[in-house]
Amino acid sequence: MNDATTYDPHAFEPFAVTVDLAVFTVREGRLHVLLIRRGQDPYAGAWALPGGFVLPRESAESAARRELAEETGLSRESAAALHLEQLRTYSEPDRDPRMRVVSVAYTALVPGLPEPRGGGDAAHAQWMPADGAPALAFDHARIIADARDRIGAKFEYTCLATAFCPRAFTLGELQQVYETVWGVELDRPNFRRKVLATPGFVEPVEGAPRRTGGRGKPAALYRAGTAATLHPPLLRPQRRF
Amino acid sequence: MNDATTYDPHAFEPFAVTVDLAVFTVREGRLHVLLIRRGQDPYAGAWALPGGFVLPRESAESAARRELAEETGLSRESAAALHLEQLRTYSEPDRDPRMRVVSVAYTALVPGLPEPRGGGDAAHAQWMPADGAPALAFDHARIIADARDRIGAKFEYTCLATAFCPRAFTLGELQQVYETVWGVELDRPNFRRKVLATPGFVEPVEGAPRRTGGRGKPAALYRAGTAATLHPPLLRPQRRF
DNA sequence: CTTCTTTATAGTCATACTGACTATAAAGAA
DNA sequence: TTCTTTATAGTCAGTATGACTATAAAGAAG
Repeated sequence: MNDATTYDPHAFEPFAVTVDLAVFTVREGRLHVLLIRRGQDPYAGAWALPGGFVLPRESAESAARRELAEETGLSRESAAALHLEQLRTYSEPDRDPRMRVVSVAYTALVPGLPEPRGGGDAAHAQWMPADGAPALAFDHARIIADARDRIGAKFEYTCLATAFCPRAFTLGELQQVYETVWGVELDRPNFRRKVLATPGFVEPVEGAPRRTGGRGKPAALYRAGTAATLHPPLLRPQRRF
Repeated sequence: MNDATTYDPHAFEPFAVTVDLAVFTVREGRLHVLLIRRGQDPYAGAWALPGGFVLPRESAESAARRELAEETGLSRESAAALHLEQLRTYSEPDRDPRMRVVSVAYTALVPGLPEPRGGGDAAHAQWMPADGAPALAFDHARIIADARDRIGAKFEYTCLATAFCPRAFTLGELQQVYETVWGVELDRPNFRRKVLATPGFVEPVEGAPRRTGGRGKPAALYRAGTAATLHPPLLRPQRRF
């Protein structure tokens, strides 16, 4: 950046800067990602991550929130409250066949299923299973893979998993979130012991326990606690070899 | 990115895309960061991170390696071999007073002291203590702070600390790297036990032990092992409260 | 050439944490 | 009722960790 004064902003083919959003939810024990169907070339008809251009007076994070609201029909307030995390920036020269596009990718985790009602821009926002996903436009498959890696790693030492849960949830639901993201089964009593022993991870909610739709003993309800990190961490079972 | 075909690349004031490099080393028990002195406005005379513009046909990571070689006199081979990690991207609209600049920040850790011999571009590359550092240009103080947080966190669950050490090192030196980055003192026997018990963290080097410059019993030499991550992690001592 | 100081390295021991279980409770379903 | 399912309590052994103690091997001080 030191020689910027010698640089004429109009001299080169300019860079475009975009944001891409990898928004995840857990539905029916499977990880889903929010995708839109592209209307235009390139990759017309293909599925892609929501996203768009960063405007001249806007930060990448603001752009991410704006695009998310526009493309999924989320209210501005919801979009502003959402836990958004910058993932990384993708800058390979040919990642977009039309022009030089550098994209800042963000990740968000949302609870349950606020069924996206695509407003205007892309009325085709839809949750798709993150595993059996179709071919994606650009390098978006790579972005999703990177996001999943990051989320799985963060689950070990942060309270992030509660972002996938509704306001009040059972420990069984929280465990299912972990199992879905990590793709492993966890021992129920041990998971429970660990979560409850970690100060600030969850807090009990007063009021009647709820049933999980029917079967089994009703479970107690909890809400997310105030802690952000887990100490000591909740490590994935090691793949021994 | 879905509506890119409706976007005229020349219609707006274009974005410039730069890289900034936070390169760290440990010297005399203190964390140092590589800085250059700016020759031009804005912030003429101020210290700043090395970095520069991403060229039209180059990825951000390539740009980072190229700028590092240019501004520090590192050979291309050394720059190519360096452990570079993307930190995050800074995109606040007014972070550069001249124009819209989006910067992708990278972090690198280097061993010992390959005293930077600034070649051409910025002959003023210099190691500065990361703590008592002077005021920095742009948002570079923020970048350094973010990089330090990231490095400290990664030390807990990766073998990254060996990147600060020369090819062969003693466990005492490795421990000092941890202590410097974390800013805490560690118990020597416990540190040793943990490092040696973690498979792939370090490997013994045959040949004579070396003295650490004089005092004390000569220490055995080790080199970095093949593992990338630590299982279980090596956690910082908890600040109990 | 002792004695001191420094650093490396080998242990010990109690506690914390984890993985693998067993047992019991409370619901709906058969 | 009995079966199945889920929640929750508890046990027990193995591992990891924090706080130490002890010994070895160097240079420095006298």
